[in-house]
Amino acid sequence: MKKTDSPTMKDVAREAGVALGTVSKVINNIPVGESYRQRVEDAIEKLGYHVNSYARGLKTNKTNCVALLMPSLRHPFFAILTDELTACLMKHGYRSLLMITNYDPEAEKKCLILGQQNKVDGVIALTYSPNLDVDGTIPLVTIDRHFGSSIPCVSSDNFRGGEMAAEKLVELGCGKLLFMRIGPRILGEADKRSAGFEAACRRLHTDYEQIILNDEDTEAPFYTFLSEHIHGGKLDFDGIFCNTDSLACRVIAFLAEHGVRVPQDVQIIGYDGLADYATGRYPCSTIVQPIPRMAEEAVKLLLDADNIPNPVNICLPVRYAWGGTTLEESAVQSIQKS
Amino acid sequence: MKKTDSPTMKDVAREAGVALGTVSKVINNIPVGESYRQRVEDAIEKLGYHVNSYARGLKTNKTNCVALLMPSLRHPFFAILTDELTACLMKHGYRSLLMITNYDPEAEKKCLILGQQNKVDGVIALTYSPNLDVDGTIPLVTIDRHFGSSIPCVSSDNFRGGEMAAEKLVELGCGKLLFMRIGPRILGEADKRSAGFEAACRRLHTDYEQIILNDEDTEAPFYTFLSEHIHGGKLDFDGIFCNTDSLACRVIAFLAEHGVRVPQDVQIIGYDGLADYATGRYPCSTIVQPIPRMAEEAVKLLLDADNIPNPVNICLPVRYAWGGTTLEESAVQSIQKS
DNA sequence: TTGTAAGCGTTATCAC
DNA sequence: GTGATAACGCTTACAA
Repeated sequence: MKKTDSPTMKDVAREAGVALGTVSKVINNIPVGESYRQRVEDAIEKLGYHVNSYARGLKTNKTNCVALLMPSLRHPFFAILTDELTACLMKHGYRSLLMITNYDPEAEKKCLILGQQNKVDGVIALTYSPNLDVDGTIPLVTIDRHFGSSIPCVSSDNFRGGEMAAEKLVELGCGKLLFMRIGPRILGEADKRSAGFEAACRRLHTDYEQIILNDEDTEAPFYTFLSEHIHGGKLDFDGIFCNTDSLACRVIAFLAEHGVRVPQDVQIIGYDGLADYATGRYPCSTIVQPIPRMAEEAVKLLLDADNIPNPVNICLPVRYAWGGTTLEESAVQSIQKS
Repeated sequence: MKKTDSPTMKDVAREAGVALGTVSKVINNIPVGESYRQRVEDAIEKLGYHVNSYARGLKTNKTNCVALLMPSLRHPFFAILTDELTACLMKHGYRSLLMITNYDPEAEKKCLILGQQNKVDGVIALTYSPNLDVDGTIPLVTIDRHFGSSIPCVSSDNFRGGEMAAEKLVELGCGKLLFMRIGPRILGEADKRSAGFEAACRRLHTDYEQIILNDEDTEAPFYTFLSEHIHGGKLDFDGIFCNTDSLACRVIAFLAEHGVRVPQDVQIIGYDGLADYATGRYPCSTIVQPIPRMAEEAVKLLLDADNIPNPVNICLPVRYAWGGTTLEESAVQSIQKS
């Protein structure tokens, strides 16, 4: 992997017949005599010169590089978030150093150190460490994980999302609800979905149950639970809220195999709002996270850190979207038609 | 976005009461007196020191950083490929600079320049430029796009994949095949899918048609074509090969809406082999690309560039996988059962 | 084996 | 407005 070494500012200066400082000024858009500027630009063109951002970074202590800590890109939520973050950073003149941690707290720590070595200007992290020890030496913004008041966090309005799901199910005629959750053991912002759901159920005087699992568990208990609540092809619940679309899909598949019809027998709402890449359709009725805005706010928070008085928690509004697993008016019609 | 500046080697040297060079040696694992090593390590620990890879890169002309040029992360193929590439690079001690080009040749050029400025040690690119002008100053490996003999390219065995699809359909009893393709106007490795499909059809004396569109077109002509070939709920073709799973999914949805049953009336095979993130199932019967191996080979090719005599095209074996849209024995049984 | 000093490609501070 | 020159933090001869 050899690199033929590229021309330096010195080469450009020699080629243009000017001093080093002049070249630097041209590059940094600092006023300089027009004839000089022209000569320098010609020389740059001729030699195919590019600034060495390492040398520059060394001098300026600014790298225009932000580390992105993601658990994985196999899940479309992370992939799309990373896509948006990178686009956003690029727009602001920053590049993304991508670090995949595979949900491993050790790897997260290592990546954070790598970021520090690399003198990134900041870190945007979606982590699974209970207590990522950030020494405060580098600006950090987290997503969906609140690390205490000193670190800003961006998330969708999970509480409201949970409320919306419950409200919607009740509005569509459900009277006996179920909340299903599987996720990391450590509690993140996403766990407010459950709290919001509960709050709404209480407020609406609606019966509900919750079944909660951790990532280390298998999902088997879910299916045992569901089986025990199916009697003669009828489920004891008429509305289910799953904490992710992904879980909702699996639950739907399970119910289909057991003769329970969705949405006729039971209506289901998920959370995430990730459209299928092929068809562009939501895999289920869902609470949609505003991923582009989340990316935007995270970047803004990171780059403006100096101007923001107190670290903030930014909680972005979600919306409900129909995805075929609930009985909206329009859906009812099309089902009746067929 | 302020960074309290971090300790330097000089600080460590002072703290440990040794010379600068000694600290450097400890860090680079160059033999040094045990007592010195200990003192230095203690000082590093105490100060929370990290090497500044910018300073190091400036000196060594090596950054341990590779640029990844991707069109997008919204498509799971790119997302998973990026995931694998990053993991692979990390394992070799390299970090990934992620650049998203949005399929825009201009952006691709700009990103390549950014990569050069950033003095990355190499670039792995999946591009849509007809002629990315790489000045050869930086090692480049492409994926799915062959830029001439001087640039190594990694791809799945698209030709063989096309053959396999045709062979499989014929083996499963199809006699009138259709190949559907939509993709970038410029021809890449992926277009060998069509050639392989044709070759196999000819060899097997099987009737086939092809319908080819470019990304700039809408897919409307596909559906017009299909409509014209549906007579009384029967399609004129009994086997379809789509150049991506994504297209296959849309075709399947269209056929379903028009009363053509898959796989009973027509069997369909796609290409990519991307399992659904929620259920882990293939969205259709498919030719599976070996994404992990593609990543691995691309990284190896890039890092070993010096030791590889001639730039090579690496063509990795694909495999067929059943995904519910073809009539395998086992599938036939389960359909008859129901 | 340890310490010293030059230099990597920039930027920034000065005299000019 | 222009051109030397000293840093930035590190590696690496080379001298001690």
